[in-house]
Amino acid sequence: MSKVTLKELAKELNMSVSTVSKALNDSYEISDATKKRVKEVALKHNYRPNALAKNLKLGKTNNIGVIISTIGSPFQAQIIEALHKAAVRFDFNLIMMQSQDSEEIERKALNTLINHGVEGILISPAFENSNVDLLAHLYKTACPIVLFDRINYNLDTFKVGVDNEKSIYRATEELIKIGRKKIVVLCGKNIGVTRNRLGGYKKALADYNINFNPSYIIYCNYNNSLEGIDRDMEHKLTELLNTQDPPNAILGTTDTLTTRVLGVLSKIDIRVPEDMAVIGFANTDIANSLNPSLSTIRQPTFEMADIALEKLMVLMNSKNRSQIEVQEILLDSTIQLRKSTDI
Amino acid sequence: MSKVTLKELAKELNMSVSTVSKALNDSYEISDATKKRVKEVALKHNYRPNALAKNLKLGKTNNIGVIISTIGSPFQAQIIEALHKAAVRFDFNLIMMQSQDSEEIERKALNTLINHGVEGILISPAFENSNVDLLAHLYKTACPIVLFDRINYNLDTFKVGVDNEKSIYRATEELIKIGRKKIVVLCGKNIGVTRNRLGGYKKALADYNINFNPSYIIYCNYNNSLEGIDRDMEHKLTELLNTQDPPNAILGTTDTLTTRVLGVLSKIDIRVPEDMAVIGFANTDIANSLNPSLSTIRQPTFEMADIALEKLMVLMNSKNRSQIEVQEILLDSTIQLRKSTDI
DNA sequence: TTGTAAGCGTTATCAG
DNA sequence: CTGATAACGCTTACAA
Repeated sequence: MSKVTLKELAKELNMSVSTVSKALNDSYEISDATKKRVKEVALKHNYRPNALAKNLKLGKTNNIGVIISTIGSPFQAQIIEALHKAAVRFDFNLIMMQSQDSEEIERKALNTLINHGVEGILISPAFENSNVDLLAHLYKTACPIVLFDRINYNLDTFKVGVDNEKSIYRATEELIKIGRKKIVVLCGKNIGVTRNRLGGYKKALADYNINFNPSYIIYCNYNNSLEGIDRDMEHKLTELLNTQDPPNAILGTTDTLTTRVLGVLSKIDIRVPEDMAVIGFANTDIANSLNPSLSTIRQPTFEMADIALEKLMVLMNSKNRSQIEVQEILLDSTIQLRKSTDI
Repeated sequence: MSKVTLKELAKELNMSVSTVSKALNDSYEISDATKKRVKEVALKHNYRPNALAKNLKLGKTNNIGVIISTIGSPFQAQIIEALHKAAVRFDFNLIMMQSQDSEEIERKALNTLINHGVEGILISPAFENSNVDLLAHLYKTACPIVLFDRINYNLDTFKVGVDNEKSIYRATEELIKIGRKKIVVLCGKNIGVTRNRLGGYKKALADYNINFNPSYIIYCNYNNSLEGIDRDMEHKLTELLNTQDPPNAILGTTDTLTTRVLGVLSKIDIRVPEDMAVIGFANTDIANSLNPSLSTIRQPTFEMADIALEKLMVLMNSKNRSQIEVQEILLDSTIQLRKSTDI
């Protein structure tokens, strides 16, 4: 906390607090001479206005809250980086919370944010409709909320995400075109976007007259450590490979699953792409250096963050939130084909 | 911002503001019956105390600031994740700033944090002694500061980092042991830790009676895009490979450089590890899936974050900061040998 | 051009 | 056990 206050400056200057305040804020009411004197003394004492008092007075905190599942994943870290840059541009601070995919932790995070007076919340929910009642209530009573990334959520506000159905459709199509029709899909459990992503997959299969095989959908347990996910994938993939209809392609629906599966396949001696083509959602910059280089569906993180924040600003700046027509904004992802699908 | 205030609750309850306040805070002075009534009404109106007013009154914000260069790199994202978890444990909020390795942006970030009343700052400086005067001044006048990761910095406070000299010594030793003595070191420009890391490298060479070749130290321009770094590395490596004394090993001193160089080498048709062994600092979980799998020096991000925050708390909780004996805490990294050094 | 005073929403002191 | 009042540091009518 800063030490020297307006009052103390005023005493030293033999002026009133209000004069000092106005001088520092360059009020038109104050003479240049006074302003100069005041500013010199303020500088000398390294005066810093107490943001708390100022915000209390003005009724605003300049804080916005972000809730995301984990910061430490490349995809989410990119979003946070972009959100932060955007927030700074708008002169807002970012208070960051991670839900760790838990509704309980998410609830606490929301309460913390509200208690600390954030003026808006950006959230990528723990899972589909997690804390939906609370969020709806906060939206009405506390502050505007914008959903990003995980937008399969029953709240009537701006949602900014990726057109998952389309993305996965195109990835599936890509696999089909290179002759791989037995396509396993790796899904995270409880992840709201899964449904859309699966939709695109099924649609592509249907359009190309390929039967949908439900056993090709693998739900990976996401609450464990990375090693746990690896073991889970290994177990389930091995099982599938021993059936009469072993798959010849894998589609990953999350960053983690997509990158981890390469290691798993290598461990169980499945060659990529010869035995198994692999493509998946991933935003890591080193897909290029993966073994083999990984074909990826890349989500536009920066664009997503920018738009999400911009829409939040729209809501925050409007007096009549209910009058604003909210939209669901779906961004296009880009597919980058590399060695893992090159047969 | 929340709407209903103590005053309004008091009016509805026909009590005084202070009674309501005390009741909500479970003061011993208030009867259970009153507490019950008050709490019911508060709940009904979804009363949330205004953190601003409370903090202003109590003179504390419960915010701590973190400054880091970029959030979007795996290593730094891991630190932020860990710091955040630790902060939540201590019931503090994290306000996050990124300096983007710029002294100017860092300065602004510091001012923003101070203006918003953070009670402590954790910083991994933009570069060696960036804003050192400002930081020293803030430490005296505003709030405690703890340095982490980039701790080669002239400020007398707690510093929590990795024993870089030792780490790089061991990595260099590893390369020497597999017969690779012409070792290029990839350094980031302006990165404070570089000096220590180079120290370990030179010491290992000396201990094994190998001549130090200054041209093997490559400084990569870090301000550019990833592609810029790639081009820079490609250019400088190609040059070196065409000399009479082409290198046969590479040591990366940062996450980015280490992972990117694999792509660069593949582009200029240098085989790893046959032509060039590679090892480097990297905390990404997918080193295992890299092409080839990458031998890495892993820094203990979680431990570092925990200790940094703990030390900050020590400073924050003490009335006599000058009396506390500060330490420089050096954590050990772990070396994980994989294919890129397996010859 | 400058000063006085009220008030933002709390908590704390002290009196009843 | 409850209430009136001051105070935190700042901004802003309004008064001088």
